[in-house]
Amino acid sequence: MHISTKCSVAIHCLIFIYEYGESQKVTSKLLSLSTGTNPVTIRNIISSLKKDGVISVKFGTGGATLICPPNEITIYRICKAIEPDFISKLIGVHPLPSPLCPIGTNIHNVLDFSYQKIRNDLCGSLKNITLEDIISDYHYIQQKMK
Amino acid sequence: MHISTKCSVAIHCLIFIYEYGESQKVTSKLLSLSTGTNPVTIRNIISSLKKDGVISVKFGTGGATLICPPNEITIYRICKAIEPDFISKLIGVHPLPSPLCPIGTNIHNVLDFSYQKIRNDLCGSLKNITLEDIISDYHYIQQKMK
DNA sequence: TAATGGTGTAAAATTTAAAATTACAGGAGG
DNA sequence: CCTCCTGTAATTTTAAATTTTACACCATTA
Repeated sequence: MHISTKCSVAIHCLIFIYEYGESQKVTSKLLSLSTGTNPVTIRNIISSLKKDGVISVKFGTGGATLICPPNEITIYRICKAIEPDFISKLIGVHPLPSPLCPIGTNIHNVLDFSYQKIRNDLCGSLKNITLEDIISDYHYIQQKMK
Repeated sequence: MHISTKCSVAIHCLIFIYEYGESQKVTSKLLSLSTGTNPVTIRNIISSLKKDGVISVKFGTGGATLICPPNEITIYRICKAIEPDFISKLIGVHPLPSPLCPIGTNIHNVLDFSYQKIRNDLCGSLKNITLEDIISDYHYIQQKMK
């Protein structure tokens, strides 16, 4: 498993909503076209972000808007919203070591020491980057393209 | 994708080889039983570690031994040996954003800024932990179990 | 007030990736 | 020369992720 491409789709959507959410109705169909991802997948992602208080979706008529300042939206938060236990899925351990072997018996506990460190580091790393940073990268690149 | 369970299998094997490689013939069958993983998968992992100079396997008759000090074997090195581009696979981006949308056009470049940071952090984190650390965790746990 | 365009989910089908299995050639040592 | 082991390739199986299909429900508007 990897940090699901759902995460990059979510970021894509959030940039889109940030840029266009005020001026036009950003629907799952529109986001689906922009990201190249199925509308249902988009709706699931949007739904998770909504539950997390990052965006709001107009009832009935549709359209998403940001309701949280971009500097409070970290990549960690996005991943967590979409897939609550992404971090434990990210670094997996073989499931069936032999209970008859002293190493097999203990390998899970042994690896937990190190893997927990790695997971913590990674969380820190993901918390260090916000949507604000990414939007600013986007504007920078857009500028350069002109 | 995630950090493959192959990595944890590899660590398991290396601990096993460290502990028993001198006193008995550690074959892929034995490792297969201890890890609960198919012998061919084990042989592939062992083969990668061999190419990386971490272990050596007796020709014809079989049996693996460590040929590298455990403090020089980082988790990063193990992952890299087993799957050379694991790091780029770990954090993926949706493959087909629309080229007709300014965000779709640039999303890959935009995310590269942030994702590269995350990848570098993760590599650092994985380089910080060596087989020596893990073996010492193993001995610690083994002691406690008595 | 019925038609339109949108959301939210569930369930099923498809696709893709990971792992296991099967198969076999080739070396070392008894 | 028989047995045990490695190294790899090819195939099959399994499991996970995505997409597709389906449909109930809400607002707006013609």
